[in-house]
Amino acid sequence: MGDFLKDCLYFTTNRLSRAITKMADEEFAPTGFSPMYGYLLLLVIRDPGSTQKQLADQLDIAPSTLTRFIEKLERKRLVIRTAQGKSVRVYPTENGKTLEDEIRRASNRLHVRYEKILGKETADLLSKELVRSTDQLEAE
Amino acid sequence: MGDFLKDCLYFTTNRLSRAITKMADEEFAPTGFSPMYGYLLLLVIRDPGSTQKQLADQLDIAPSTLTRFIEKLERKRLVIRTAQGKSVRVYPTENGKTLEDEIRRASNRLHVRYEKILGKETADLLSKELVRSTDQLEAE
DNA sequence: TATATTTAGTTGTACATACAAACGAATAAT
DNA sequence: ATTATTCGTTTGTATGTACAACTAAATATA
Repeated sequence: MGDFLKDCLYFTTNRLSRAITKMADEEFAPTGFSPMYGYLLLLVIRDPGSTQKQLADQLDIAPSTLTRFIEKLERKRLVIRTAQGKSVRVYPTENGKTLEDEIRRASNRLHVRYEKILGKETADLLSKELVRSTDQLEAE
Repeated sequence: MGDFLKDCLYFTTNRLSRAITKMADEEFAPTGFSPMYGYLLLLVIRDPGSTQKQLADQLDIAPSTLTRFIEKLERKRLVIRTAQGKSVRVYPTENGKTLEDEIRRASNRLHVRYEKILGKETADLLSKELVRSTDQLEAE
């Protein structure tokens, strides 16, 4: 029978997810929000005027989830929304832009930290493997 | 700069987690509960009398999370708890035991499904890689 | 033996995330 | 042109998960 947990991709993936999320939360703590919000803000800063659909696609999260994230960033005055037909375009505020550096630093700290443990090569390879597998699972 | 998302293990891991969790939820739907509850029940059936600490360690989740899971299984009359000093031992009920087969079938369906997409070899290797990396990150 | 520390579990609270249903705008079909 | 369909977004609701603070039991230390 073996250990049905360690053989199950559902379990092993979620286990890694919990570990790396914990680490990411710690490194992003100084920014005042969690990693997903950080990355979302970076996306908006890089491509001002993205629609919510585009953002949700890039982050690979459900539209409703993105709505919630954007709402929160808007409440904190880090982004603004403008309706455009059925779409909604999102732009960073000046306030939001000033956070870019701090978020990048948090992201760098996170990378350095896990690369030190796993090795840079291994970490890069693993990430690539995860992207490839997810792409396949989602194409299905 | 590259794509900061696909290079970030935090992001790529959580992305896979969302994909595989969705798949697992679908396959476990006929059992009436979600994959984690299924696996937890299998653990309890395999090792009746495990303490909550042992179960939380095996599932690699926070003790508080396990408390919540067990509470729910208990409300559904699938397990019972007996206090033993400061520990709590968990046993499956007869009701719980009858579910074992159905959970195993769900688990098998999940495995077959993702192995068909990724290839059995690749899937096994990936799972091993995830276990190894998580072990390293947690040893830290 | 009395006190301090560690350990297991619980409770309150919070957050990321999803799905389903609803809604309005855009596009296609008749 | 009217109707039907698709598409992007929002809202209600639910779940998995965690942390911090707490309680109670066990162990170690004084």
